[in-house]
Formats: sequence, C-alpha cells, structure tokens
Amino acid sequence: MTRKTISRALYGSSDSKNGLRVTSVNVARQAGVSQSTVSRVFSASDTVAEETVQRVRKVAQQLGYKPNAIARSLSNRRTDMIGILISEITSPFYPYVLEKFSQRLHALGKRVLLFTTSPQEDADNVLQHALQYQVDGLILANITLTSAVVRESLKYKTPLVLFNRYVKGVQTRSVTCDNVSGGRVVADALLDSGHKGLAYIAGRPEASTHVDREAGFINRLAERGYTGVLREQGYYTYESGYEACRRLLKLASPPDAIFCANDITAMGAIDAARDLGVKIPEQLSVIGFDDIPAATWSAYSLTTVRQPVNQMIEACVSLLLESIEWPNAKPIAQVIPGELIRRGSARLATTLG
Amino acid sequence: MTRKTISRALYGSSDSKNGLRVTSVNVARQAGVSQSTVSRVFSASDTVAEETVQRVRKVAQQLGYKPNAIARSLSNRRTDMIGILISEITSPFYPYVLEKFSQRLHALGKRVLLFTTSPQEDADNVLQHALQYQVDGLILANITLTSAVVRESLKYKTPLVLFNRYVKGVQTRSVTCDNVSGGRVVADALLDSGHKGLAYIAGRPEASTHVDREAGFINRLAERGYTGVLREQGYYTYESGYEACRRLLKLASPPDAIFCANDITAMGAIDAARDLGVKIPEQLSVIGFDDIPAATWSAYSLTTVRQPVNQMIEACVSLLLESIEWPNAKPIAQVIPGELIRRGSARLATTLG
DNA sequence: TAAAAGTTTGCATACGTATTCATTGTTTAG
DNA sequence: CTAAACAATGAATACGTATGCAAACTTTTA
Repeated sequence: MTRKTISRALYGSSDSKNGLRVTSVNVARQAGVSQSTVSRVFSASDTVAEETVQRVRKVAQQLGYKPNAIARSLSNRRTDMIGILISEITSPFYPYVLEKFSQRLHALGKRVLLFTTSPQEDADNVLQHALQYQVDGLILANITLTSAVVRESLKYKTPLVLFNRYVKGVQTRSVTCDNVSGGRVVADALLDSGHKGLAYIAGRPEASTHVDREAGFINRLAERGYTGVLREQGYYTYESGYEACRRLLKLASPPDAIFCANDITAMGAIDAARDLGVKIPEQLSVIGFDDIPAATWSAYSLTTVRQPVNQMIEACVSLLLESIEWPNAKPIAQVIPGELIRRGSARLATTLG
Repeated sequence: MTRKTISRALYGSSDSKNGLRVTSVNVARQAGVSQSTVSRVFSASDTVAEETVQRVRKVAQQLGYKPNAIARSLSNRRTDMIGILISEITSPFYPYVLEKFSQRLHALGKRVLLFTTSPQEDADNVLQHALQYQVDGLILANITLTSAVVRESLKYKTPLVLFNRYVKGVQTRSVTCDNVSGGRVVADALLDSGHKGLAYIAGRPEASTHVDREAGFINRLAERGYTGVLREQGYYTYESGYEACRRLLKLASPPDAIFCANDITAMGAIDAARDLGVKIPEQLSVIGFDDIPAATWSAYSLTTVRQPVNQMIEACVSLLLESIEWPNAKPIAQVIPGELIRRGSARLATTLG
C-alpha cells in the first residue's frame, strides 16, 4: 500500500461514499466534450457553441462541479487573492476598515487573505507567508513598519499599498488621511474658542499617524504663538488615555483642552475627567481623531476629526488594482483630508462663514 | 505574438528587470540537484543528506526562492487555508473573535481566507467562493444561517464548525456559549436582589444566541413565578438599545431592570436612561451579555455575562481540525458556560457562599 | 565476505485548469 | 463555385510542487 493510498484511506471513506472530487475532466467525459471545452465554458475566455454551453452547464450542475480556484490560480499565475496585513483589529477604527476592504474587494471579484499581527510583532514573518500564497497584491494597514520591511517587500514585485502609514525615504504607494492638517484644524479650533491650557495625548510612538497629528497640532499652535503644550504618552488605547488624562488633571495647572491622538484615547480621557469630577466640556474640552461609531454615543458625544474611511479605502483599492495592472507606474502617495466634527465634548466657537 | 506573450509583455517589464520568478527548478539547476530534491528540502517530508540541504538552502537564499503555496496546495490537495465567514465585524464582540481566530490558526500553520457578509445577505453565494478556493475547513461565525444553507454546505464535504450559532434539526459541529443558562443566571440575580419590573431587549430575531438568552431568562423567571416580562425588539446595536430603552422608560410603569441581548445594546440602554434622567443603577439595573472591553469603561461599568471567548475559540479550532482529520466522526455541539460579571450597572445582592 | 538493509537521489508523473495550435466543419466574399 | 475567413472543438502542454518507484551507493548483519 503506497503512502498516497494510505492517506486516501484515512481521509477516504467520505470520498468513497460521495465519489471522488468532481473535476472538469469528469464533467467533460459525462458531457461528451473535451476538458478544454469545459474550461472554456467556465472561464468564458473563449467562444463555445450555445448548445454545448447548455449541455456542459447541465452536467456540471448535476455532478456538483465547481471550478478549482487553486488550479486556476496556478495556471493563470493570478490568485485573485489580496493579502491584508493588519494589527489591532480590536481597536474600534479598524474593524470598520477591514469590513469595508473586504466588501470592496469581494465586489471586485477578489478574495481576502487575512493576516493579523500584534503591533510589536515583526511583520516580516507574516509577509513571507502572504507572498508564498502568491497574493496578487498587499494592503498593509496599521502595521508597524520599519523601512527595512517595506524595502524588503518591494523586492518581491508584489504590488503593495500602505493604508494610513507611510515610510520616510521609501517610494511606496500609500493612502493616508491628512493627519497634519487634521492636527492644525484642531489647534485652530481650540485657540479660536479661547482655550488657554492645551495638552496632547500621543499615540504609539512609531505610528506615523500620531507623529503627523502631533506635528500639525504643535506647529500650528507655534505659528499662532502658543508654545508649551502639555504632552502625555498614550498608546491608542482607552486605558492609556484614561491614565494620561489623570496625570494631566493632577498637575498644578491642568489643561482646559486635550487633543487625543485617536477617539478611543479620548474616551478614556473623558471618563478619567468625569471620575475626577471635571465637567466636560465646561471645564475641559476633549477632541479625538477617527470618528468611530462610539463617538456619537451620548455618553461621550465626542468632537473629533473624521477620517473619510470610505474614500480612503476606495482610493487604496484603486491604487492597488492599478499597480497590479501597471507594476512599474510611479508610486503615488495619496492624502485625503479629514473633517472636524463638532459634538459636545469640546467647547468650540461656532464657525462663521 | 501569442496571447500569453502579450500578457507577459504587459506585466512583464518587471519580470524582465527582476528576472523571471524563481521556482524549485531554478534552484535545482543552480544547485546541481533535481527538482525533487529541492522539494524535499523545503517540505521536510523526506530525508536529504545534510550537505545537500545546506547547498540547496544557500542557493535558494541567493535566488530569493520561496515555495509556491498554490502549487503545493494543488499537489497536496490541501491548502492550509481556513475560510472564516463572519458578519458584522464592526459589532464590538467580533473583532476580538476574528483576531483570536486568526492568531490561533496562524500559530497552527493555517491561513485565513476572510469572507464578510452583511447579516441579511445570503451566505450561500459567499460560501461558494470559499469552497472554490478549496479551503480545508470553514468557520461560520455570526452568520444568518438557514438550515438550507447549512445542509447545502454539508454536501461539499468541507469540514465546518459554527461559532455561536446552531441550526435546529441539522447535525453540525458547533461551539456556543451556554446562552440559555446565561439567561437563567441573570433572571436569578435580578430576582434575588428584589427587582420588581423586568424587561428584555432582544437581539436580531433570527439569531440563535438571542433566542436562547431570552428563553433562559423568561423560563427561569417563570419557574420562580414571575411572568409578564416587558419586551422590546433590538438588533444588537447601540441605537436599537437606546430606542428600546426609551420606549420602556416612557411606559406608565417602567421596569426597574433590563436585560439586554448583548453589551452594545445595554450601553445604548444606559445612555438612553441617563438622557432621561434615570439613575443607573439606583433607579434602573442594566445587564448585558458578552463582556466586551468597553464594558469595563467607567462610563458604563457594565454588569454582564461574560462569554469565555478564548475558550470558545480554542474549542472551535480544535473541533475543526479534528473534523479535518476525521471527516466522518460524529458532529459535536459544544456548549461552554458563561459567567456573570458584577459591575456597577446593576443593583445586585452580593453573592453568598 | 556476501547478503541484507538503509540512505540518498533522480525520473516520471499527478494535482486541475488554461491556452496554443491544429483540425474539422461552416459561412462569406468574389 | 472556389477561396478565404470564421466558428467550434480537441490534443497537447504548461503552471510549480510532491511523491512513488527505481537506481546507485553505503552501512550493517550474519
């Protein structure tokens, strides 16, 4: 008994009951045509007589034939699979991102091969797996990227787009929210409404999103003559926002406005303030970034900078598909503006004009 | 110029720059061995002389060779891909579930092919795609299942496990939280602490989770002589919880305790109550189900029934792998108990003994 | 020391589909 | 009415890897 026979025997009783798996060859035999013809019927790549199409379809139906996408991929050198590398999908912004990506790609006939990584984890290892599966393209969202990783990945000519990340000094396609101008808008809004003590609660140090938001915020404040912004480290989590805000409010002269690197941090900050008896927004304005669904909840009613997720995803997918089609086109870094959404968590002057 | 040549030319300039893709044949030629030997080196399935292994590895490294998982899958008749069908990943419980599944499966050398569906959408269509890609197994989480769909899918002998769903009258592997007894525990806790007016805010009507939670709740109350539970329809969303709670509190005799089909609904309910000036938990106890991270936030401090997610996922993956190995074993429906987590949103008697 | 057992490797082929090329039959043009 | 264009199909082969089998050696056993 050969090895193959043994493994067949182990897996096999279902085989022997249901019959072996149905292939285009089986359908062909049954329909009295060649395998080529069956293939042509299902790939619609070539012209087949209507009568034949009907016959083949009918037989296929009866036998329960479904084209084998793996075999097709091998022959086509195209899998129609897009790899998505993403970390922290539990952070409330990203489930939405992932869902949208998935839906958009499915609508375009692509499948999603999902790779989650912890933020610290080396994306490199995971990248290898994705590449082994011959994905047609890669989307890297919310991944901790060293330029080494990206440069490495560019060697394997698999098209790649970064979502909400970019790497300095490396030519890569990317789609980001305009985090810099988002930060500037918040700076203006807070100064315009007369806040005197400003603070920033940071995100993960290595995240370009946070870096840009802070830069925009600080620089705009500086332009308008405000310096000495308070700063606490956060990690894009509720808990870190809570603790950071606590520390800020225990200062001798606490701030009257806090800009948080994302919404979830801001929600932590709001809860910390309330737990200390500080009224939002009367005594403290809190502004976030993202506009996640929970920002609308009446417990928070969070003023925040909205990332235009749908637009960003649309753009990201378009870029990816383009770069699959023209792998040598020049990489584009697309930047999409955010929008300040005014709710109840910040005491802001009403906009004029 | 042939078609293949044309498509090569389109895609091809990168090819011609970077050289053609590296296969085991290239490595073999370069290392002076046969393709078989290269294959054996990388699949570790067979014994190869140490010296040869070194040589092949080195050449592979130099050429940047990576085994083609698609070709391997075709030959092996095994893709090492698991299809996950999931809907509503934006509902806060499921991102965590998905992340855990992904991590667990990756640790076991499996890849995740992700399919998201909207709750209403027919899972059938999506299922077809998953099957075409020859996934080794399927996990259906949070999917609206008609028994027709499941029965259909059982025909294609692909192993399948339901996560937190089951279908009456169909023998399928499944892992669920013990929703019935979860409901019972809540009933006991509320009666024991002297609540007089009880209400239930339902989840999606077609979800077995909600049905079981309600049944456990109602039946236990009935056993203890309490009938006439108020009921409002919800849809497992914040908004539906908010509205449902509003309706309840506007009744002539509003309830003093509400059991919500999940946490997110409960958070909507809490906000609705507060917006109406009702104090939580003094005037109204609210209990949820899931124990999502946000349940710990001090704005809610939600008393809830914890679903032991990690255990459930562990069990689900184990079941799946077992059924991949022994496709004809009898399906098991595994039920894992939940646990009432007491926080601040409900006025509960302290547990004795 | 000869035979048996074991190790290492290559050849050939299978996995299931797509596609080129050749063949046969059919329609159109001149 | 013949040549040329076209439509429909099949045979053969490629995609990249895994593996059964046999061949060539090496080691162990008796």
